[in-house]
Amino acid sequence: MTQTSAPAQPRELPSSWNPADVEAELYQRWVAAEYFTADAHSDKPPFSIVIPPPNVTGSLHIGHAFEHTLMDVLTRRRRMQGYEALWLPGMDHASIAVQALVERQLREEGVDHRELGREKFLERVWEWKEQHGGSILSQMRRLGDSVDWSRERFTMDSGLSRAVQTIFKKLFDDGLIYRAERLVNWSPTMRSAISDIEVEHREVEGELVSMRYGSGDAEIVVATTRVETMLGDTAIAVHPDDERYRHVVGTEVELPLTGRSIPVVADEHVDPEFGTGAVKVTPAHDPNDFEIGQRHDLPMLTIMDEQGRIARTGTEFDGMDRFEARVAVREALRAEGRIVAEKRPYLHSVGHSSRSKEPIEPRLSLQWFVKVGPLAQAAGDAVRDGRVAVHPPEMAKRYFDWVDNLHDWAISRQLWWGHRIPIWYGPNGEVVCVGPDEQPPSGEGWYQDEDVLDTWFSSGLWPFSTMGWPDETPDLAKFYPTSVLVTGYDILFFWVARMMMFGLYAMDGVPPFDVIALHGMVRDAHGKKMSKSAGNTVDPLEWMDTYGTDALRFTLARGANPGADAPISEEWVAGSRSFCTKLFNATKFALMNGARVPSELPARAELTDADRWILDRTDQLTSDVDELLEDFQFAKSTEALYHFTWDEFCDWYLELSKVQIDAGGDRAERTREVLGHVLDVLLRLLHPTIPFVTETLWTTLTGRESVVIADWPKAAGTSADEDAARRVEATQKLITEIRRFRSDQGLKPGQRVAARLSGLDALGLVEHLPAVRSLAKLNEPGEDFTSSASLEIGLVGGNVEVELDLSGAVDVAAERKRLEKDLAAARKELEGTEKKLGNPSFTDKAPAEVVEKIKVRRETAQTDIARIESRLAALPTA
RNA sequence: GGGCGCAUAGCUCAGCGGAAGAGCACUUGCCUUACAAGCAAGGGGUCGUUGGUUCGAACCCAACUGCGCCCACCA
Repeated sequence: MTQTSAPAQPRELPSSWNPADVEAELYQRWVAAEYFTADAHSDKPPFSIVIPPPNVTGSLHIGHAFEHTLMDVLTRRRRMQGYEALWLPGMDHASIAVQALVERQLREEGVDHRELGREKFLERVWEWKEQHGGSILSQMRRLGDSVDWSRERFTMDSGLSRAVQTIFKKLFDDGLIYRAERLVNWSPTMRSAISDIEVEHREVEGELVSMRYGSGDAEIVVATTRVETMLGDTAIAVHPDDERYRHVVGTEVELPLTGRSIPVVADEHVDPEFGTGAVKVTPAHDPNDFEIGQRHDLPMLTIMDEQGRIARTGTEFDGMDRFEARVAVREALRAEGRIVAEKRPYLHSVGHSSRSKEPIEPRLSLQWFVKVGPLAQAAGDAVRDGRVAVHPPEMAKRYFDWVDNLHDWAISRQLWWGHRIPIWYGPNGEVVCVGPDEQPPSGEGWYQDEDVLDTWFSSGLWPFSTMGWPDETPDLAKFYPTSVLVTGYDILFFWVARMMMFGLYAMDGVPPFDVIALHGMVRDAHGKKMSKSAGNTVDPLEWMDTYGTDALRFTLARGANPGADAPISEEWVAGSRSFCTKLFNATKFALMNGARVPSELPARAELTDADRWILDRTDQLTSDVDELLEDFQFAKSTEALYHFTWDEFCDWYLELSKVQIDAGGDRAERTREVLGHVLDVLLRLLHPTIPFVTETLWTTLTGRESVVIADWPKAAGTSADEDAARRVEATQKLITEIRRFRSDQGLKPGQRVAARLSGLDALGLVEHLPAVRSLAKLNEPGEDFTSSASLEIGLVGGNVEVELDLSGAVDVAAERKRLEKDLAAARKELEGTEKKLGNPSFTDKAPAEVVEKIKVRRETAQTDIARIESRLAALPTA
């Protein structure tokens, strides 16, 4: 048990913390040491996390940094806990956004990509991918996230396209994929169909034009916001019960400008209250009209080409852009005297493409669909019956609302970049779905479908395709279903629901994750959405350069309340850097004073109150952090670590330890061990959040290889020494009160004052006298001590009197002010407690322990008042 | 049009039935031998409004007001 008396060797730390100096080197060291590499044959428990395909269309987005930080906190902790942690990294190459970007690039070069041809175009995309995909990955690695990038998978040329083919074939064979002529959301600039969720509805100022169809008796007024679509009208619809129109149902009216006649039909869909109660029907260009058209077997006239130009109407408008035609048709109708009313501006909601931002045009076309009914049912049930937990649980409702009301999913896209639809058409109308290991039919007249699949079709396979599915790989056996999906609530519909549907379908009913942990969006300092147009976006790389990666990670983790948005600002990142610096300096101090990590903690009997208190607090912190992280409460666990480190460890224990170390001998040795132990635990707890600074400090403190592979701390679970805690808290209050008095009296913080303290005995605080003297800058009373001021501090169980030799006049006014403030507070407290206790229904009905607590508070208030009043009375009058 | 969420200190947010909290910002004094990216002390809130439930409400309920967000095929 005897410790060597030789002073511990101070180990080397840089003189100050400069993250930029060490981050890259540390990260390379971790990768080289293969700390992040999962070994699928080990017998450690699996922990797998689904990492979203990064958006390669830009640089590292703050949202990605956020998500990666949270995932990495979870993963690093699990790894320290002895799990075999696996991330599923990869790049999804089937992105509409990439196609759009390259198209734009080509346009800027004056090249129409359609003329370039498919092959050349794809070459350009690959080129682009290689440049930008690589740069975003290297940017992501700067976050220090513990991803095994050697498992990175690409979708276009490796396992994933087999996966896509496999699932497509399976769905096709099960009759869950069908081809149909339907009205789809069409993007004229992209010349492609887009899915419902890629449509954003926005209020716009349009026009509502009422016009007269027919002539004479058969005259009907209809209204529209899209006049040009009248060229494609094939009917007028009225409500079957509408008396006004009963006589015209079944007749035909003349459609202006076209020379065609169209029937009047009766349909329940029409709202007789709206407008004139008559509706023009354009089945090929409006979803409602499409349904009316189907019900009444109306012709479906497509009057626009794929770029949104009027076409094949045989009118003068052919070739005009849809917006141009809107005006031209309106004016032509006006010339015929058919415009009866115009409302402008007319505010209404119009669907816009979320990618290309222009108004979408409903367009009739032949597309492939997934019949989502049974898939969505299963996806909903998996959450409903608890096999998959949504966190926070409130968010589950949002998921159900969507999954339970899903339309069939249009999956074909008229783009070149993406997974081709594995369908071949034969010369005699054959339609063949080709599976992954099958040869596509060849020969005269056979050709593959030109379309590619929706991005989310392949992304939906992520949780298992990245593990090698459809092959039966060891990864799949071990890591599926994944432990947790960490993602934003904004992507619940796009991605999460798709992964659920496909996971359940492809993996024999086993859902793809155990937990869906949802986070919010990163907002700016005022809670506003970040957007390029608002100009409030931030560059995480810039912040990492200025403040360090740890500072960014800490800030992001600290803002992450489950499911809630996380505001972030540069100031807060600066604050996090301060925290890292503080931690660095605290460790530097400890090392300078010979802190070391003991193989075993000293016996409790050999420890001071302060030692026991900080050890108990450390234990409590450990279990708090554990509990919070299990619950994805990143903000709270980070906050707990912050306050422990700064307010308890640095502000109190380090200061108290100085006194103990000054005492020398065994006391000093024990203190060094406690310091070492607490720091060891604290650095390990902080490591998942701030890996770089903790690695630097921990390896220096312990001399061991890396905190990445250190054990996650376990709470000892021994009951805390409450008496020690009480005495430490009393000491803290004593010191704070003396400091307050000194501050009010205008004493310089560094000025030492002779003082005599009495009353410590009765409270068992004698042991703490040196600490009080040190922290409150009080000297021993000398022989010439004259008490010129005194204060009495009320503590639990008694008072302590402090007499000070100020060798000068006391600022009576300041002291009076201070005491009066305290008195007012105590009186208010007394009033409140007496009021409560005077209420019989309170004393009768409230729980006994609550009543007891109030009684104690009343007594404390009473003694405080008495004490302060006598103090005030004793003050010399001014 | 439907649904959901939020209103607490100047700002951003915790707290969600028994003494109003944090960070930043603010005031004052300090370059005290780990740290000025710091230390010490301090000021600041009828917890959106109005009712209700309760011995007790920031917290539960209702209505209202003001903001967000998501979904939606009303010409």
